Amino acid sequence: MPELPEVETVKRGLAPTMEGALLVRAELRRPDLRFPFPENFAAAVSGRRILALSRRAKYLMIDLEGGDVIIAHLGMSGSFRIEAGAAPKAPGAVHHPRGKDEKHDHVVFHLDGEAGSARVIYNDPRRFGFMDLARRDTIAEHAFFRELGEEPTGNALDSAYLATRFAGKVQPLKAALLDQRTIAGLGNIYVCEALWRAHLAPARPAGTLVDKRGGPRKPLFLLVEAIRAVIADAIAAGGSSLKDHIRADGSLGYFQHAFSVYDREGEACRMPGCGGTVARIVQAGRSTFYCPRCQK
DNA sequence: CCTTGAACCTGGGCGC
DNA sequence: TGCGCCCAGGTTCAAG
Repeated sequence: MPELPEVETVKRGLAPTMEGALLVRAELRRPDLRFPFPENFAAAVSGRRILALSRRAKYLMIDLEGGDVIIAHLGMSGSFRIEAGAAPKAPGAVHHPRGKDEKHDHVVFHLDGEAGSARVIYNDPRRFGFMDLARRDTIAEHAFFRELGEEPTGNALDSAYLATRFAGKVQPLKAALLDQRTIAGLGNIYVCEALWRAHLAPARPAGTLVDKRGGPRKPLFLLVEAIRAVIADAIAAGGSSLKDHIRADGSLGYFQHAFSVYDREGEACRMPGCGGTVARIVQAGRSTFYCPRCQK
């Protein structure tokens, strides 16, 4: 679930606790998530100081002293939480999961920081998330990052760039915007929301937003603005909290209350003066929510 | 190159 | 209460 705004929110929530702290020990409670952890993962990161947290697309990066970087992807149901103080159990005690939630605590980072000891716990019921190790100086060539497109924040994403990506494409806009090689970080929710804001139908071929010379047509300008705005609004709201996802401090993001179309099938379109009804269709195996009346 | 569909995994919600 | 089915924020792979 976590799309770009949720990962950004997680990063901001974890940074005050993690940056500058000593990562005393990484505790792996199982050998894999979606993929096996690297062989040397726990040993390589334990005893290292944490320099900084950052984000690229939907990936969280934890830079360590010495040049190693932990790369974490939250998949569909991953979340981090912080617990203050040392681990409550005696060293060597067998772990006995109590609640159904605790049994999905797969990774525990034991920290020693300025504010004392703390644990940062990664929980992921569906285990679609994954972690890897990379070197900072070659991270751009890492398979996760090599083909990623532009971030939808800042100025790199503009209509000229999208025009080059969309030119000649018959692929539906929905699929084109989900392609991480074009825009890095958009997911199902924010693509639906951005298309609604731009009054564009999700099934419309991406190439129809490009003119004969390969330049952006007017709707493409609107789409760029819509993407930037929805991402900025969602980050400002602390992301969306659906089902599994919560912020690192345990509080809930509240952007889901601002959804205009996502998960609103059968409800009234919120576009002023539209009067349409939100519909749900399936594209490439995933739900798309949109208003057939005002999205063309 | 394109597209769709299945796979990965668990849990929540709903109809019966 | 329970069973079976569908659905879920993502990514990757195989197949047509």
